[in-house]
Amino acid sequence: MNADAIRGHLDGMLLAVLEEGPLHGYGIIEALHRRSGGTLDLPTGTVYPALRRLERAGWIDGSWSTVGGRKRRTYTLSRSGRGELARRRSEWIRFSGVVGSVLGGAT
Amino acid sequence: MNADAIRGHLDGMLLAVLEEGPLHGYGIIEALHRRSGGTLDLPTGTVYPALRRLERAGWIDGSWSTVGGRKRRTYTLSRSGRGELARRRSEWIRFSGVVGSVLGGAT
DNA sequence: AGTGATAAGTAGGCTGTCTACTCATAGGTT
DNA sequence: AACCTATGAGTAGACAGCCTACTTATCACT
Repeated sequence: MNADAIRGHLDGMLLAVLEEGPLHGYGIIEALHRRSGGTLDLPTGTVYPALRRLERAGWIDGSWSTVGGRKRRTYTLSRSGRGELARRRSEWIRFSGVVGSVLGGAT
Repeated sequence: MNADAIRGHLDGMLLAVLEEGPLHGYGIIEALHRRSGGTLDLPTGTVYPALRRLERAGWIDGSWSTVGGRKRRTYTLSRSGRGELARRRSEWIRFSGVVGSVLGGAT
């Protein structure tokens, strides 16, 4: 999975994972790995800054906690985050339709 | 259509357009516009450097000609370009499947 | 002379993802 | 005791593709 390909599509995926419930960064990386059938194995250097970006945008809320002696930052999808997720989903439909039709063969 | 979303997926679309036959840069931009139902309206500053990149990679061959007093650079899909296009197509299937399944709801 | 379409290109900026690293705790092995 | 792995979060800097804004050129039409 190429880095350029993912670009611009990660945010939506992060929001989608958080739609199922609050989760911390490390858990989100694992969830992405699981949900993608093992294809997505994103480095922390990609995901953590992305989560901070989403937080700054107000789409997710983060809070610190300590579990098993380790500090976690758990993120929750905000109301505006839900709106953003819906927007990203419709954008994806549009985008994938366009690329599919131009590329041919694929959906 | 966001710039980040397109990133990494343009090359494949360019190769796909050239699969139908040789075409010059300006014509390729129009073909993309037409094939995408008017959605893709890529600036020359994006497409021309991309075509040069594909040419350097050996996936397309370019040659100058003059039509109606105007100079054109017409590109042809090379043999290795066909292979690359096939690779891009299967990558797209994979990628869109992963994003779709993570994003949920879509495709 | 001016405008718009056709045709190609370059320079520089922006930004998201990546690599490579630091810091920290817990548990298990040697 | 020393080491390794997993868990957990983060930063700095590099890379690269797409963008905006610009230049150059020809032709047709007003």
